[in-house]
Amino acid sequence: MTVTPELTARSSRAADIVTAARRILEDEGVDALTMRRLAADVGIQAPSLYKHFPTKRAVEAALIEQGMLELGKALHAAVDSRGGGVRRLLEAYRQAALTRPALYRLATAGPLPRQELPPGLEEWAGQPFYLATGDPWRAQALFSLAHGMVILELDDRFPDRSDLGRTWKAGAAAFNR
Amino acid sequence: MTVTPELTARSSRAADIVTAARRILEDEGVDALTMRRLAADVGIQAPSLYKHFPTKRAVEAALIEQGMLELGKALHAAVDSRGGGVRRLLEAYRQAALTRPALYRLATAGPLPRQELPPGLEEWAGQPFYLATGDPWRAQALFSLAHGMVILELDDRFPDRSDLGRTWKAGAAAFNR
DNA sequence: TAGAATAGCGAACAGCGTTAGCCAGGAGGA
DNA sequence: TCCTCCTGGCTAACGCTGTTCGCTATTCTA
Repeated sequence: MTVTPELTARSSRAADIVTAARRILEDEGVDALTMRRLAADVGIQAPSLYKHFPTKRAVEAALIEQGMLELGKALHAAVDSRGGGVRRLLEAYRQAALTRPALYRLATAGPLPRQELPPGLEEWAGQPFYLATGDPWRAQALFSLAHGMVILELDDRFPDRSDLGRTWKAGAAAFNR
Repeated sequence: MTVTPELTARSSRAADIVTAARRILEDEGVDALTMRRLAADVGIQAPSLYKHFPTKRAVEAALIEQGMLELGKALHAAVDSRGGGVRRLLEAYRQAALTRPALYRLATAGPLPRQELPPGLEEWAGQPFYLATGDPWRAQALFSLAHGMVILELDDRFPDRSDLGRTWKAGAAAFNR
């Protein structure tokens, strides 16, 4: 049993930057998150951001860390509240992702900057899938299903947006032994 | 039973551009596909591309069309060659995606420019999932599983890259009634 | 043969991430 | 008290991106 990871400690200025970045990301989407815009929200000039973060990617890594931590907490809560429950786990996954779509996409789409993330965070966030299936390969497959459904929903790839609840139910049913 | 869609007809110059774009995309990845680079490969200047395509997105839409058509063909072939076969379908999906990773990602990640795509193409490409499951919701869930596994594999999100075959088997097993 | 459409071109614009060089203020030590 | 060094700002600028503008040469049509 791994212990809940903690957020990386940062100087107050750096913390301000991450907070502002998150607000921009969630309120206006990933395209709005530019270094100049971020700097303006903090009240400085863009080049000054580089006194606190080496690259834009490093700022994003801080956001990814937040996203994975929060998603992981939601999943652990769903599974801890009395074992198994594939259905429960999927519901928690979907809800956590859809309430912060831009953050979810940033944290799960594209390659991970693993070096800039706290070690163990990724594994800890994925653990609930193992707890719900009891098998590492079924766990990975279930995670794939969850991510696939969420990302396709976020990207509006399903023909009828109306009945996605039934799609999720069908997915959960497939993984109920 | 829908009929196989055909590629949108284009002027020879436009076809040259799409061909060059595809070569750049597959050989050097999505970041290498810039309008200046594309123009250079065709032997013209970047602004001249806009005599043939209104935006870069339109060039990408032409590539997406190719990607969906080829993926669809592979899936239909896997299902037609004697019914059902969730396992067969997933294997065909994985292989088609991994042999053209950049094209697959372009065609399936992010929102679709549906207006610039031939009507019916998307539905036709997804049909094999219905043929393999016999149920629209199970079909969508199975598609989600396939896409999730592929995109996570492409993005190197799984801890152990070694045994992904077992993950795919576990996924197929879950959907074998 | 005149006119229009086509498809090239170079110059330029705004926005992006990022680098370089400069400078004010504060902290620590002699 | 003075000197030095570090921190965190600043402006200017670079190279890149997609894209627009205005011009021109060729080709097709009436």
